[in-house]
Amino acid sequence: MNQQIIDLLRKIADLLEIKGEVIYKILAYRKAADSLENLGGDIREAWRQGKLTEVPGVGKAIAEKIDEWITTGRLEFLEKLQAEVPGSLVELLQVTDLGPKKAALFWKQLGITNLSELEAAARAGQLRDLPGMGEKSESRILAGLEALARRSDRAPLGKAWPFAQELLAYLRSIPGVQQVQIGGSLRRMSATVGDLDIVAGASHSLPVMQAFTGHPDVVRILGQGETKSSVEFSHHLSAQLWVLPPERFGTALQYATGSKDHNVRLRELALKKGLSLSESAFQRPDGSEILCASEAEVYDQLGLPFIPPELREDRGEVQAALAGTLPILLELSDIRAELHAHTTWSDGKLDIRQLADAALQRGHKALAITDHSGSLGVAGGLKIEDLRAQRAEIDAVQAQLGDSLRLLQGCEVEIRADGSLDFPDQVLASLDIVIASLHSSLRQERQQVTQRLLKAIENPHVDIIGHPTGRLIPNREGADLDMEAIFQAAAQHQVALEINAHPSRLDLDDAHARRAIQSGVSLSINTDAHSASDLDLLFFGVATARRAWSTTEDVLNAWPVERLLSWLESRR
DNA sequence: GCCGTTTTCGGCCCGACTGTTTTCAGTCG
Repeated sequence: MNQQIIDLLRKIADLLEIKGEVIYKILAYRKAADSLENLGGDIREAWRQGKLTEVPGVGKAIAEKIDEWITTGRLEFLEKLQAEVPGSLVELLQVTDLGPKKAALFWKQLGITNLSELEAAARAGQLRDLPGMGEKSESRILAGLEALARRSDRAPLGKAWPFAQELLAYLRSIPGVQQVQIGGSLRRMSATVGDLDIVAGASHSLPVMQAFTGHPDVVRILGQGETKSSVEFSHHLSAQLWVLPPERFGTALQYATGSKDHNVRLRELALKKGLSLSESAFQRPDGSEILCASEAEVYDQLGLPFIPPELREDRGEVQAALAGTLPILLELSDIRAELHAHTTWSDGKLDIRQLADAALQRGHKALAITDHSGSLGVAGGLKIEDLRAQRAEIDAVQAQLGDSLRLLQGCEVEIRADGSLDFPDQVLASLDIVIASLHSSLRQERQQVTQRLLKAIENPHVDIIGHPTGRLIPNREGADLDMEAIFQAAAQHQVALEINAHPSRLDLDDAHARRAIQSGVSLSINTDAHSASDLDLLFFGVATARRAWSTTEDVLNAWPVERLLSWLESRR
């Protein structure tokens, strides 16, 4: 439902833009869509309470349209608009170098309304003779169409991150490069990344640009200039590089990190101080410049404390910075326990001792062994009778480890299709910690799947709900859950919700995690490790929690271990 | 279409790159 409304507003914006409507009306629809997306809550719920106009960027007109659409399933405004501008024209905007003006041109001059008609016209050489077009523009559009056809959408964080590290090392090795930093959505640690934005500080840009566009994995140079170049790599990731003099590195990095909306906020703030802010400098009305070599100087100039990149989504961080109420964000080093990990007792690769050693190496003070319960056959789930033998092994390893690491016997118990749990209550009661998770029947109706999860939350033996929505990036959307109901129940029963740190899950996502915190729910950031190296994925989970404005207080396994253990004991 | 510590009307962020142009329009981030 949320996504449908957001898509609806974006479609209106696109069509208005092709129609040639004043840009600010278009921006208003996009801003409202962004704002609703960042809400993290249920739009229908806000609508039911008559609070739509309290959402920033949603005023009377857009609220009425949302109301009409929810109430009737239709929107007269959009229908009228589509009578003027074919709805399928928005497809064209996905093509690189093709914006609303050209889409309108192709439609009005050649009657093109969709991608296949566009491709036919481009191949027939019909585009080059249009005003403002030429042979190069035509072939760029063809290239854009081909790129679209093989596009793998946004790259998951887990794929973009390691490649970016390699690229940074490559750029650092270029003579004359004084600083290099990743920016963009990757620095903000968004779950998926469109392309890589990189900023380098160097006195002479040309050699850096040549090295960048000459990288061995580059298959296509999309643009090349003195301060900015962009390329496409063989594995379909694109990257752009800004090169500025080191004394301008701060403004450039701030700019390239975004988000766009965050940058707009900063520029508004700069204007109020009589300054104009760009990627190269602050500028006074008389034209003189204020240079910033570091990003901290940019924020300082605006009278703001440094805002961590993960917060820069225009979700209230600038207002909070002005008010001095930015949260002290959780750090990776704050996590003291791994509470979700698998061993050879189910589908893990390591035995209990090996996993314990791996956890110790990473500085953990506690480790929960949480193998799958029996009904998850594919994962070799434990039978009830296995639990006693597993407990004996855990006790033996604990004796070897002494006080260095506290082991907990737990399990990841399956929430069955009817909402009952895989193990009976007296078995769950014998365990130190219980995670309940959905793995199957994720396609159930909203009402049914929500009830399933609520039933698990209400079970007094359940401590944590694992990867609550079951989403898999990029292929599977999560279950259609009433998240607000989940948050309320979790808060009431003091059940923690997991941020599963695996980059293909990141579940809860950032927006949901923030709503959870606001609802008084505790989080648990877990890697769901099946091997030693999986334990290092914690980093991505912490980043997601930081995007949710999470402090150590919000996260169970960032508490001192004694507090965590007594919390668990108090629930047994 | 939205919004208010210069405003309830008149604003709404800034610059680089490219291609088609004889100074600029379109697109992108």
